[in-house]
Amino acid sequence: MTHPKPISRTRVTVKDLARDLGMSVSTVSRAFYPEAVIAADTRKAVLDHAAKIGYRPNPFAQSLITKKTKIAGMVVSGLTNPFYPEVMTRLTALLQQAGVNLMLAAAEQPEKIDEAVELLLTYQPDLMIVLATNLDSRAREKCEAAGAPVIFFNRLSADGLGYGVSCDNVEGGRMAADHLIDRGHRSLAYVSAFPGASTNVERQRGFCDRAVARGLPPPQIIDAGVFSYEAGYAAGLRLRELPQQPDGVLCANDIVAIGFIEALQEGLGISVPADVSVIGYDDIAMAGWPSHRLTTVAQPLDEMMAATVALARELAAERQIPQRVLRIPPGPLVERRTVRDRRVQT
Amino acid sequence: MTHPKPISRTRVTVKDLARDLGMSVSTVSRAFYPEAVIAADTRKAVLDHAAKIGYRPNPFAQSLITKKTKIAGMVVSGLTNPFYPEVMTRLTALLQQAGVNLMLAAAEQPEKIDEAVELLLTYQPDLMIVLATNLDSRAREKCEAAGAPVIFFNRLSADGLGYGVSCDNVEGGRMAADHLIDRGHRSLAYVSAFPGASTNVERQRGFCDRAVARGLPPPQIIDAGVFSYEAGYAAGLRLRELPQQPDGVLCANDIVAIGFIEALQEGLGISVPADVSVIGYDDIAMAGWPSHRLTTVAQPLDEMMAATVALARELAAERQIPQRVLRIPPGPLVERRTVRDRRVQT
DNA sequence: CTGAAAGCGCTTACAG
DNA sequence: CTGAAAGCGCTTACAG
Repeated sequence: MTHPKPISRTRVTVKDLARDLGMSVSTVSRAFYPEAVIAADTRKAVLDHAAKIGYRPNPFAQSLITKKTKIAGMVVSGLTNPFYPEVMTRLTALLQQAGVNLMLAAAEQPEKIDEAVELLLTYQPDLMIVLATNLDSRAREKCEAAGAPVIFFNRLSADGLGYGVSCDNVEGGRMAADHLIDRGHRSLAYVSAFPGASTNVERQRGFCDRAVARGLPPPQIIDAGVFSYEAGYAAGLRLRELPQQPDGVLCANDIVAIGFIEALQEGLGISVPADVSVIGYDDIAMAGWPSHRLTTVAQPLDEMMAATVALARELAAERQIPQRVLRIPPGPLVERRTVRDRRVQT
Repeated sequence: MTHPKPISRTRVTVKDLARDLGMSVSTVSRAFYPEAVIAADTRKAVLDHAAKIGYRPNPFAQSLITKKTKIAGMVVSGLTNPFYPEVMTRLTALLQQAGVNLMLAAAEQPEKIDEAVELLLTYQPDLMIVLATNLDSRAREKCEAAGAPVIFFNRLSADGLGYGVSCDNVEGGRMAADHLIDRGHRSLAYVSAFPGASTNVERQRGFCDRAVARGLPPPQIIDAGVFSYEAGYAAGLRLRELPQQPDGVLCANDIVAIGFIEALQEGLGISVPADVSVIGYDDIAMAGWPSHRLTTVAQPLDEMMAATVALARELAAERQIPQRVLRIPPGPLVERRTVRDRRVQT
């Protein structure tokens, strides 16, 4: 029945510092801003004492005045692709090192992401990072209206607006086509995932255009619908519906490829790579597991994350950004066991 | 060269509302607190107009006074277990629905998590939720000193302090032992993961104690070291080092079990379940995939998350919590294809 | 180079 | 039931 619990939330404030050091709070405050005019030894005294008594400026009070929060919003949904959890942790760690904290907006269904974003916006994030999902134009505009530019990571905005960091997926698609064609494949197919995802359409375009450019018939398309194991599996089960069985296929990403291959082997009794070669995209950890050993186009993750952090810092500092979308060349095509060399030996 | 960019961060404030409605800011403010004394129609007028002009109280200004932030810190690391990404998204979504936002503290190595937590603490979270990693006593105390009680999800605190929500892992271990013994297994083994993780030691204890209680020799232990596919795989490769080959094994969790099984089959040529039966723990999505079809003890995820949210709300409201650690009975043992019935047919 | 003052957007005693 | 005032912990013109 006795609710109130005495928690000692007695925070150390500028006043304490000022009192201890016999200075004004203005002076104390200035010590924490490198660009502020203040005597070097005064600053040192403040900083030293602050460290000693464990003082840290209250970011809420700060942002009430500066209008910057050092908060980045991270929008996620679904996460059926194991590619993202790693991105999340690493990006968070990197951004934290740069002094910006991440606040999450999550929803299981992409449709419900909007209200999560709305709630997050309340905290006036300096910017938003969108992962593994999309934000419709209205939501993006709301973010921007609230002073938070949005960065789309990996998957770009459907309407082409907002900032973006992405692998050159068209080139990645071409690499996959070349790899297959160079090894004697003559009948290609592409397993597409979410049609609204830039990653999907770009990979498809690079793959198909290159195939045609090199004299092959346009690759057949199998539509998996979304980026998930289950979707890849279901797509694999429908392989026989194709007018002609392909000998080489590129899947929209690794997790789709893994599901696709299993459906072929367990469901249809079609052997990979003996009967058909399969290439994935991302190079997630699982792709290297003995059970899969998937040949795949690697994503240049380190570069993509570094670019994102750099972009985030520019945006947070409200600098002008010359280029809205950063394209990183795809990582290497990692050869494992799911592609067979079909050239006739001479 | 022209840095300053005119962003219209013109937020709607209480003043705007007060002016529009011809009231004082005090009255306007009260409208947002259900327990405040204010005329019903006054409140309605405020709320209506607020909705119309899109006013939302500034949480920073609020928490400067109330000392509550509606922020929960979420501490993650590693994430080599696919169990956690789902927990993260769903927990975030649930908590957001309850009006609390999640701020992330992440580090790739568990050792580096401390400074991430420190930075997060700056934002005065109402509570902390620890996922997939541990917080040493010092870090936990720092959180509590900053007014943020910490909840350990799934894996409990090593020192037994802090709040916790967890499956009854001892019982889960027993269930696995019973399942194996009931089906004629006579030589058991346990593949352990991180020895500092409560999940690991509890599952091991339940499993081993039950085996002994039912008259079997104590299960042999294979130490995988951590909760990851790679660790499980490496452990599997060492099966032959055991004095006696077991016929039934429980792995610390699913991802370890999956790695373990693959090592047996691909590396050692030992068939699962023909030669040895394997049980996992968690029932992650992957456990149901055709390539694995892992028999496993399911975690009661829904209940665990609901309990966490309830606990978080109590804690955020600074109510007294009678029970520090909540134990949820384990989910059912899901039978798939990795356990064989070894009873002699009669 | 430093300090006194104003103010960010709120909430909460205190009067009335 | 409502309003004027004080204050949360800061930063930032403005004087000096």
